[in-house]
Amino acid sequence: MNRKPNLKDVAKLAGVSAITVSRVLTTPEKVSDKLRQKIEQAIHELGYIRNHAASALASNRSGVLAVIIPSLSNIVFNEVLQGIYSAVKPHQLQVILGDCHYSPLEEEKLIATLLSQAPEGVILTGTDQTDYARKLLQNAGIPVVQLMELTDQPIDINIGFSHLDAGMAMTQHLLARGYRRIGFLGARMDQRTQQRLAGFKRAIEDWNLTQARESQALCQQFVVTTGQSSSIKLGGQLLQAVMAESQGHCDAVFCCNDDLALGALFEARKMNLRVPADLAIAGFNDLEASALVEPGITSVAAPRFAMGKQAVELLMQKASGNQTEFPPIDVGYSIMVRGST
Amino acid sequence: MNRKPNLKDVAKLAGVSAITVSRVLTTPEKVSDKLRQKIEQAIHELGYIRNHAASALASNRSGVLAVIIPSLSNIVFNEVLQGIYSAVKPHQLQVILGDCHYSPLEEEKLIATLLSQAPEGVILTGTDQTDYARKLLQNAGIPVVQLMELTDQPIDINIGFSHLDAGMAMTQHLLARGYRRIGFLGARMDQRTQQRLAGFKRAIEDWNLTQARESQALCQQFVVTTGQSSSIKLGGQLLQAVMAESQGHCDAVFCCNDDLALGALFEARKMNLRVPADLAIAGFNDLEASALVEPGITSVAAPRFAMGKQAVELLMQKASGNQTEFPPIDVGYSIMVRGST
DNA sequence: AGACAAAATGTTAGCGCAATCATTTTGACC
DNA sequence: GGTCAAAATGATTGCGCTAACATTTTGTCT
Repeated sequence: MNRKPNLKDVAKLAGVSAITVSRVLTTPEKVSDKLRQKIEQAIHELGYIRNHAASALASNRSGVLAVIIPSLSNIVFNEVLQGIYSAVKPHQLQVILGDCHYSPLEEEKLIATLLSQAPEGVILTGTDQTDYARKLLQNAGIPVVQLMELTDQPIDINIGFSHLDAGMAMTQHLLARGYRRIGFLGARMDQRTQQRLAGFKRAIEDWNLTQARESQALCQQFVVTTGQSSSIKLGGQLLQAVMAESQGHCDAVFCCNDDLALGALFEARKMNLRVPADLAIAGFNDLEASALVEPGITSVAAPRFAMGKQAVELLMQKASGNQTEFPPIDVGYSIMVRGST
Repeated sequence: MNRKPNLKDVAKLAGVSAITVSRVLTTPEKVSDKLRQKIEQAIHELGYIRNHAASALASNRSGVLAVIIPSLSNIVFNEVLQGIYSAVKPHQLQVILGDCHYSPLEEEKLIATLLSQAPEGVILTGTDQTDYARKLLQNAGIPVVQLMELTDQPIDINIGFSHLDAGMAMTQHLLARGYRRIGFLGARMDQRTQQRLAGFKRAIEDWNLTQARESQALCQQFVVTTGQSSSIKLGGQLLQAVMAESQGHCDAVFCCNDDLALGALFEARKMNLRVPADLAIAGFNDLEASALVEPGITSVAAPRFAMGKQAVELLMQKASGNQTEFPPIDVGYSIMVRGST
C-alpha cells in the first residue's frame, strides 16, 4: 500500500492502541518509557507524520497564529515579525502570514480567510480596521492584538506607541535646534504616517502660538506628501518638491520614515547642500543605515522586535485564560539625535 | 447557543441540505441562483466561517503552501516572498512561513513540522538540505522547489542561478578594470556566499594562469570572512580588516552582499579613501540603496521577485499533474556596473 | 498478602466537512 | 404530453484524530 501511514498503522506496528500513539505525540509524559520507545521507533520506521487537519478537528486546537502586516517589503514589519517568530516557538504555533498592502479592505478579506483556520489568535498591524473586520474578530472569540499604534477603542489587546507624540517630539527637536522653515516629506499616507504629520503640524502650531504671544518670529511649514509607496529614490524626489515649494528656503525636513530621509540626504549632497548647516534632515524608524551614513540621520526609534514578542506572549496568556483584561501598553519611542540635525 | 455555526446550522436556516451549502462554498456554479442567494444570505446572517481543518480532512486538500527562508531580516528573501505571495492568490493558498536561520538542521525540523500541515507544496531556499530532510520531502509526495541556486541533484523543481558564475563574473569585471590587489569580504558563510567566494578565487586563479604564461604581473587576493551575520556596520569592520591584512595595498573589494558593500563605502569615506580611485567596491544583490549612494555600488542583480513567482506557478502546475518533470531553470544574473568600480 | 490510589492503557464516539452515489427536478425535443 | 438527458439537490459515509470515560496495571502502605 502506498498511502501515507496513519495513527492506526503506527499503533498496529507497535502493538498498542491508537490513542497511546496519540499520547506519545501530545503528552509523552503520560506514556511509560517502554511503550514510548517502542512507539517512537514505529513512528520513525514508518516515517509517520501526524495529520494536522485531523488533529485540529478532533482537539479543537489549530496551533495556528494569524498575522497580518501591511507590507512584506518594509523592513520595519520584518523586525516585528522576527519578534513574533522568536516568541512563537515555545508555544508550538505555526504562523500564517498575510500581507494586506496597507489596505483595510484587503485586511478585512484576509481576516475572513485566516479565521477559517480557527487560529489561536490574530495579530494585526495598526488600529485602522473596517467595521466588518472588527465584527468578525469579535465573533471569533479569540484574542486579538493591534500592534504598532495606540487607540482608545482597541478590539482587544493593544501594544504600540503614539506616532502623533513621536511626530511632535521630533518637530520640537527641530524647533529647539533653531530651524524655522521646516518641511514634511510624506509617502504612502497610512494612518501612522498621518499621525506623524498631525504631530508635526501640532508642534509647529503650538510653537507659533507661544511665539506670537512673545512677538517672536514664527515657524513656516511646507508639507509635501504622496500616496506612492516609500523608497529611497522617492525621498530625493520629495526633497526636490519641497525645495521647489519653499523656493529653496526650507532649512529642515522631517521625513515620515528613514527611507525617505536617506534619499533626501543623498539628494541634498547632489544639490550641494551641506547637512545640517544648510539643511537638517530627520527621519523615522531608526534603520541601521541611518546611524552609519555621514552625517548620521536623527530618527525615531521604537522597540519593534519587543512589540512582536510581547504580542505573542500576551496573546497566549489570554488564550490560556490566565488573564482576561489587558490595558493598552505604550512601549514608547526615543529620539536618536545624530549629525543630520 | 454560543458555539460557532457550522454547515448544518446554515443548511437548516436556508432550508437545504448541508452538502448544498458546501457546494456554494466550493463549486458555486453547481448550485442554482435561487438557492445560492438564499444560502449566501444565511451564511452572512450567521457569520458562518468554514472550518478549514474539517474541510482539509474531508477533501484531502490543505490549501497550504509551506515556505522556508533562511532569514526574515534579510530583505533579499523578502523580495522572493513577495513574488511567492503575488502568485499564491489565484490558487487560494495560504502560506505557512518558516525561518530556519541559515541552519540546515533547523530547516529539517521545520520541514517535519510543516509537513504535518500536508501542504500542497514546499518551497525551500538553497540546495543545502540534510539527507533526512530530503527523505522526508520525497516521502511526502508533493512538489518541492529549491530556490535561489542551482544544483545537479535537485530534489524536484530547481529555480535559481549560479552564484559561482556570478562571483567569477564580478571578479573578472574588477580585473578588467585594472584592479590587481583585490579583497573579498564575506559574512555569514552560507552555501551561496561560499559559491561567490569560490567564483572569486577561480577568476583570480584563471587570470593569474594566463598572466603567468604571458609574464605579466599577477593579481593578489585578500580574503576576510566571518561567520557573523551580515550588516552595514560589519562591512566597515571587514574593510578595516582587509586593509590591515593587505597593509593598505588592497585596491578593490568584492563584498559578498550589498550590506557589507555599503558599510565598506561609508568606512572608506571615513578613511579618506576615494572610491573608486583609491579603492573599488563591488557588492552583490543590487539593493535599492546601492544605486542611489554616491558613487553607486557595482552589484549583481537577480530576478528575485520573479523566482518566487515562478516557484509557485511551477509548483501548482506540477500539483495539478499537467507536467511531471521540470529541468532546472537558470534565471541568470546581471552585473550592474556603477561608479564604485 | 491485601487494600487502595495512582499511573498506564484502552474503548467509544464524534469533531465538521466533502466524496460518492442516489434521487429528484428541470428543460429540450419530437 | 411523453421521453430522455442534464442539471440540481440530497443521504450516507468516512477522513484521522483526540476528548471523555472505562478498564487494567503498577506501586505503596499496612
